[in-house]
Amino acid sequence: MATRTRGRDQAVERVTEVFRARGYDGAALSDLSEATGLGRSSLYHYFPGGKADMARASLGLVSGWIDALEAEVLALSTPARRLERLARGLDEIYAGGRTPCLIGALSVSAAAPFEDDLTRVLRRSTEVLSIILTEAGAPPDAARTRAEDAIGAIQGALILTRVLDDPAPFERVLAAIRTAA
Amino acid sequence: MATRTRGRDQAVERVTEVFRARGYDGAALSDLSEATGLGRSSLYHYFPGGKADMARASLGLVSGWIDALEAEVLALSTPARRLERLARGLDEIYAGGRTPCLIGALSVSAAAPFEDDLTRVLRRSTEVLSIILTEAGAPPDAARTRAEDAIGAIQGALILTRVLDDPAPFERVLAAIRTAA
DNA sequence: GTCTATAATAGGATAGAC
DNA sequence: GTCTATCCTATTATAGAC
Repeated sequence: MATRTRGRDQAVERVTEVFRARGYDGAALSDLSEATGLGRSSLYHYFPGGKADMARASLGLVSGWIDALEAEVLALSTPARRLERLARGLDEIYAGGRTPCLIGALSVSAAAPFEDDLTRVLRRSTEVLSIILTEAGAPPDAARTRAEDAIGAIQGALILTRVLDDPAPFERVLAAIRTAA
Repeated sequence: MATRTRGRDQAVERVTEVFRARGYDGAALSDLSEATGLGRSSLYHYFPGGKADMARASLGLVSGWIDALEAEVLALSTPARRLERLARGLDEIYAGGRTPCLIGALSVSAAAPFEDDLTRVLRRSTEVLSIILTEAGAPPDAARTRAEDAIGAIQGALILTRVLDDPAPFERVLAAIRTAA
């Protein structure tokens, strides 16, 4: 993550979309090439380690989203505003439940040379949510498990919403977060 | 699903394990061949439609597990016994959270020629759980959403437990089911 | 950085003998 | 039902010119 050309950043965004929609094994290099508009050579120029590097870069991008959302939420003053901002941020990230989560998508994989990064991003997600819940008034000793449960609820709701083609499960989770004070 | 040799049933069991662990795109024919001890020809003898047929057969097997668990649960007399049996059945199916769910694994896929079966099994799961929760005393109009939320909680907890390598999230969901009266 | 070309392998699937 | 052999395509990845 040293060099950061605008070209690479855009490529990471597109690549992330593909991984979210198709998973790691389901994302062929031809898909990634088409989604980015880059030929194989350019792809390997940006990501010398190939697909595994692309997955790691995607996880880095998502990790940045999490940090950004944390900052935006904690910049607000009241628990109600913070939880509302959190729910809205999640709604945007997951497009109303229609777009899968990168973590969930990458967790289903045969090889997974990016496993450490995956674990790190999920752990960071629970930490961030734990902080937000604590700031919103949750008892500190329960905040961690409540954060994990909330992340789990989101992951599960995304599966239900996707497979059942029904936004309701995801919307219920967001509603629960809004009233989690 | 007309002919049912013991050989085929065993093959379906092994194939299901592979799909649960690696997903659809991550399950190569060589994996499926190795797991079953069957050569490619035998695999295509049992599953003329290839991998897609194997996935459909796996969904059929899991659908049978759900029906069996429903019958066992409803055969008991008190809500407490039923919920306890349900939790224990889920604990067995998911091996304490260490074994992924077929539905979740197959929901991450590029193509998915088995999508209708996948939707059907998930819908059936929520119906069965809805019936159990209703029988356990849940208000009928809320049983459906509570069943969906519980299925979602299981799916999400399985992801957390797997990626974090920590059984706690899954165990908390089972504990919540035991006290869901 | 991007192109064309190509390597090298693994993928799913089939044919025909037994 | 199972075996060996094989086909064809898609796959990831690399080389070298521009």
